[in-house]
Amino acid sequence: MVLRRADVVDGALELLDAEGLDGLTMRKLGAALNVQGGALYRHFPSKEALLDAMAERLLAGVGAPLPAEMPWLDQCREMAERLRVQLLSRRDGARVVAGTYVSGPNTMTAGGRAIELLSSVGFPPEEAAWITFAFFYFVLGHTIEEQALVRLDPAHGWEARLAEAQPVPSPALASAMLAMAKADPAERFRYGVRLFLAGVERRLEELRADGTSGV
Amino acid sequence: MVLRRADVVDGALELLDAEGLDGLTMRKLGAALNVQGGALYRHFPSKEALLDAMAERLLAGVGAPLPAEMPWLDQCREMAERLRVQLLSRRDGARVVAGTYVSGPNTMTAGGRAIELLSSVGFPPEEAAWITFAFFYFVLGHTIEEQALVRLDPAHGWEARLAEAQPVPSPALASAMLAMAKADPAERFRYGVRLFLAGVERRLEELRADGTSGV
DNA sequence: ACCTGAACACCGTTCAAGT
DNA sequence: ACCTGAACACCGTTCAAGT
Repeated sequence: MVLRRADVVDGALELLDAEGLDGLTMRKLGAALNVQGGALYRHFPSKEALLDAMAERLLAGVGAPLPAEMPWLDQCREMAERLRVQLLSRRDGARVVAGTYVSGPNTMTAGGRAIELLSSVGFPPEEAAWITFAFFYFVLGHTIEEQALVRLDPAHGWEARLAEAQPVPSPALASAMLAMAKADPAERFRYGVRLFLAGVERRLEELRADGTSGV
Repeated sequence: MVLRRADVVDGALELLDAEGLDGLTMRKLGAALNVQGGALYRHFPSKEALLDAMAERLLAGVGAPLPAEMPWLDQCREMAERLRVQLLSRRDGARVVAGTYVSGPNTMTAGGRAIELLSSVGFPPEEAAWITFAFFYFVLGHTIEEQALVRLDPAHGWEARLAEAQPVPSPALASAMLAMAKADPAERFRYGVRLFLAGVERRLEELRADGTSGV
């Protein structure tokens, strides 16, 4: 029973769920696949390359075609939702993706889909790319924090840290941050997406106003 | 010449510049401070605690008072600028901060300042906190990528990865991503900030429209 | 109180040798 | 071609013992 590249990635994602990113080691992964740690270097030149492949796998489906009849802002929301779901699908998934860059087909397809979508409604391709990446940063940052908060001792989580804070925060600040810690992360995410897309919409109106006289 | 907590943080930030986050080890830091690696555990309970203190130090000044006569949107921009500058002030600074949570006075002051600013123009405190964090995620994601790109071989950087991409990206996508890689990161950052703040502004108008009849 | 020296339990990675 | 076994050069962390 030979070990294929894809089997290694499968096993690594399983182990990621079990141990977290910090506990994911080549030796443990080898053991999970009934192989010595060093044997994995027949399939990947380094642990980093394996993590890249894991990140690629995590982004599967994010760039899948969107319903053409859907309004473009909803299509943007849908892509954001998909990306978040995929990043959260594995423990520390967001951190895994954050450590890698461009490369694989899933990543390219997803990025391409977003740039294409924004271009189709009137953004110059370059600006579409800027928007796509800015948006990606928000989603990544949000999901990294989401996954970090899950691992904090729920009782001794954010409330305790706030209580220990120096200087003592104002009551208004304290209650704002507490409310934030208690809020549903999915709702907070959707709020951020809405905010960002409102800015995108406004920018498009601006572009169209400039364009009507110029073109 | 005793070693103080602050001296360890100073040395760690120096070493961070020299070695990067991955090269920052307790043994090397000890050597830089003319001490055994293990001795550092008299000052910090763990490497993680040291990294937290480094993150705290990096955020110094971000929450400093803003000119009262400055329009609030410019104050928001100014805080974003400050945060970016601080994160970029040390090699891998953004990644250091991304690995930590709340806690210290600089962090609290900065967060408090932003929430206070947004509250003062009419956002409910809780919503102000949501906006602050969403914005923080974008800045962090952007600066992490900025610092990662600096370290990529400039010649074999993004262009080469794009050329190797599977499936081959459309010419439009390829040129969009190439233009993006060549663009001034500071300009791209300001663009993202503007986009986000346009959304914030629109949301505030919405709130005020609701409020006039309700209150 | 602060540091040394040495150890413990790990890492990622390499490589001759096996099958 | 793929894997084993063992090694190399490291890690973070602990702790008796020194000063």
